Amino acid sequence: MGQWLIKSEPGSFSFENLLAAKEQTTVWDGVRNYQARNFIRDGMKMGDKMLYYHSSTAQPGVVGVAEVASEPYPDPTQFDPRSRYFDPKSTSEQPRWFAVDVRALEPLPRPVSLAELKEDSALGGLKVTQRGNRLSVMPVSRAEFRRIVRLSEQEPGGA
DNA sequence: GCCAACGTTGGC
DNA sequence: GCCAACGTTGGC
Repeated sequence: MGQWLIKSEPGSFSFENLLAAKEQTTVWDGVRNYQARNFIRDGMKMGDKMLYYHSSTAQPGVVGVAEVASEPYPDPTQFDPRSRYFDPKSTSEQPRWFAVDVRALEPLPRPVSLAELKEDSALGGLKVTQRGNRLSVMPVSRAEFRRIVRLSEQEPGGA
């Protein structure tokens, strides 16, 4: 089973929005970066766990756990001329962009802030804290995933 | 709002 | 294929 971190701006679609969605599930569409596309198309499997990260907000950090709730499939918005994600170069025979369904599982006991992710020595390899990283979807290791959940079960900055 | 970092585009 | 221009991301 794989583990992932996905970013969302809470002003657009927060973890709370996902929890409130029908069956706590939404289509994770609109990814328009090739590297992130490859992670979705070639890496994601139903049941993979995801850390839900809030970006572009006053308190950036990981706020919840979700799971991949479908196999990857062509992102429908690429075929919709009215969508902001419309891609005229994409065809149903050769779709360029992929989506998965994402289901919220649980909020973390408390958010784990970006500052904490940066400070934690066990998380030095985490892509989200690396300079200039702008991927909205990235893999995390099993150990990293567990560590972040573990941090959320502890007091901030605590043992 | 600012700005650094990065991906994409398009002229050549 | 190079590279400058441009748009976007995202922390601060």
